[in-house]
Amino acid sequence: MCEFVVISDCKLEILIVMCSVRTQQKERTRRNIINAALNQLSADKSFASLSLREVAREAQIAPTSFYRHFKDMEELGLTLIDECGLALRQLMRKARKRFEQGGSVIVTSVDTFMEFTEQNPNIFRLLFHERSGTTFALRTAVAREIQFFIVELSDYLHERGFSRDSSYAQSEAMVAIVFNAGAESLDALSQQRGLIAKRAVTQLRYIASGAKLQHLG
Amino acid sequence: MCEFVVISDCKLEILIVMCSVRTQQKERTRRNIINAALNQLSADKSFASLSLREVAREAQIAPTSFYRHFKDMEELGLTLIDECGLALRQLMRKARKRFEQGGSVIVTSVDTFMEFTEQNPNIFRLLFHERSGTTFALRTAVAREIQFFIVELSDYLHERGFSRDSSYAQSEAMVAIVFNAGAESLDALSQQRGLIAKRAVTQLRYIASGAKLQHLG
DNA sequence: ATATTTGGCGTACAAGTGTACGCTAAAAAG
DNA sequence: CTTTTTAGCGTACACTTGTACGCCAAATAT
Repeated sequence: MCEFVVISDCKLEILIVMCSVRTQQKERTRRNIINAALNQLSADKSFASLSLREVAREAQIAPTSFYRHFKDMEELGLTLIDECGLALRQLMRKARKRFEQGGSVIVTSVDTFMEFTEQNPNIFRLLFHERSGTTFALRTAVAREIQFFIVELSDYLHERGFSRDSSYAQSEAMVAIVFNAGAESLDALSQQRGLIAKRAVTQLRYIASGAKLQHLG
Repeated sequence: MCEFVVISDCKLEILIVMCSVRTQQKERTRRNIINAALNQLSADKSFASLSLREVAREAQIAPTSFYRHFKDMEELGLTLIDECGLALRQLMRKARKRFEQGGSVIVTSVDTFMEFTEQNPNIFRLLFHERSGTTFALRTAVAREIQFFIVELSDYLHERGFSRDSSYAQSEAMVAIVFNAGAESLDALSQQRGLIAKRAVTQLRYIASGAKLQHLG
């Protein structure tokens, strides 16, 4: 067992632990499991319909070895949601950079988001589906990820003079609409996607100008 | 086998068919199956996680008898969605009557909808969850039910001077927000439900006044 | 050098699944 | 009355699932 001998050696110790053959290998098959799970998600296969054995099979380990990494499928699910949430947040940071160098905030954000759902449909599906899933822990985890968006946007609006309540109401509505558009585009033909995005922009503009009218005169 | 002897006897014939002992009994167990399925839906059990055998057990029939009524679980699912959609549409007709005799359209609609989700959480869950489910046919069926709402509301707005595009964008956004609020309230404490409804009203007002500002001057 | 920890495997089991097949009794048709 | 139709049942089968248990070999600790 590894243990920390001296506090000042902390970083070194961690480094050693990370590089140890065992930990490295363990991390690798952990990733295999995660990737196997993500890989099996599709329009016809939700996380709830994955089985431990299927995942293990694709990860090239024995079913029972799964337990060396996750307590059960729920724990794997939480991990997946964390990862997907992170990916989504990174994306929105990218959007922020994009529109800070000019262009419409709304258009840029919608486009960025729609690009994401188009390129990572299964990740988006996971979040969207488990939001109304049958496992409380997963629902909560997804809600938390979405909350990140709402709060971030809400802060942005608050800085621009809206009250906290109004900022939150606007943000929540906007996020709901963007997610709705994303979901809609999943089953849509690629020709219709542009239309969906355009409509989402219109809808966000309604909210923005409606809120402005009511709260900033 | 029943058959129609003369065209003019059509209605009578149908009446006879409906009252025949067999058809009556068949209809009864069909309802048992449907009710059994609805009964098993809960926060922890989605339609996708129901099994044919479980449903049959609760409906008090042998597993194989299920096939006398539905080709498979998917067909049962479609039936459930039809029923739930119908219930929801009836509800909104009630809302219409309510606000035609005075009161805010938005507040009345939101309140009616939130009442519904509170009193029939499982019906709402079914629609909401299968909207992003793994069965294309079910997703489509739910989308169609939601479309009813959007189109109805859209017509209402079109009559009031908005262009077709603007009406549709507004309606879609409003429905998305109301559904979002409904979903949010499912896991919320009953104390928070009022707040959620109030926020939804605010959000709908933003859309309404934003659209008005941009399209009606 | 010796002892311990641990990631991974194979076996085994009980429980559940969908559904094919053939039978029966009662209702409907002739 | 006789024949046909059919809702429902019981049996049976081939799968799949989660997971308990014990073993092994290699990495790590002592």
